[in-house]
Amino acid sequence: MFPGVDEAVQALLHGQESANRLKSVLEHPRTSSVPTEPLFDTVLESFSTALSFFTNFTSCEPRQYHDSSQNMATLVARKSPKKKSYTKDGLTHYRDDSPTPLHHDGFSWRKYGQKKIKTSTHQRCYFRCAYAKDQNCNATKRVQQIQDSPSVYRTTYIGKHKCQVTVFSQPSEDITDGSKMIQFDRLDQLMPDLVLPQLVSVDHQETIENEGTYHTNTMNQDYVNDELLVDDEKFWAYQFPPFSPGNFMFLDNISTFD
DNA sequence: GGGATTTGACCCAT
DNA sequence: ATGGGTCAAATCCC
Repeated sequence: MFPGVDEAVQALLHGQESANRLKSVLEHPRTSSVPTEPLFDTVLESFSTALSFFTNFTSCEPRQYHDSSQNMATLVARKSPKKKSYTKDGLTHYRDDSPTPLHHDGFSWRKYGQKKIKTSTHQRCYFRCAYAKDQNCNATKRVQQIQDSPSVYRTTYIGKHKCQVTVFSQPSEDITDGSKMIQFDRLDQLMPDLVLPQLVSVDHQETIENEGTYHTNTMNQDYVNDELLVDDEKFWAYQFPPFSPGNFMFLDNISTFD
């Protein structure tokens, strides 16, 4: 065992509890008034918390959640680290660190370059939306391995998808109580303005590249310039919902994406 | 044969 | 001058 195993187990148990509550809510959507979004967030945060204990131990990095006496419910309910940022040209940025490259993030990408980066021993790969030319979609992403053993791949999403919806079969019975059921691997088609990385990461970060002085720590989520970050919980809750391709989720009001 | 990937060259910002 | 990002010809693969 390792230091923090109790906290990791507690986080997983908390996540399991939230997942069970979420299951109940989804099984009785008509009778339950409990919002699903906080439950999704709690489940995700629980995984992130648990993973942080594992990764912090294996990498001998300073502990991300060093206060082991902190109430876990408070811990998982803390403010999400996922935030939106802007580059100088106004494009949105989102950075995601994952133990594996995010190849299947719900979008179709075309690799257009690969380059050795001075500050890294690994090459950086450049991708753009597969529909960049067809539909003038300017979304791009970069993938680079930033750490060995355990391997960590950093995926940076830049810009927003403009690619248009093709076909999404939606039987009328899927619409209940004003909600719409959407399939996540078609979410980009319903809401082309979104960027949807797969949330399997051990850490989520963002960049403030137009400030030049931003400082982040991969494992510690150490935000020196935190006050510079745009805080938009609602935006990120919708921009990066907890999903995997093929899963479904109810959205109370899809028009809020506009 | 057509689409996807690779890779050296080129462009541009610093 | 240098490094990062993109282009586009060459190559690969189905």
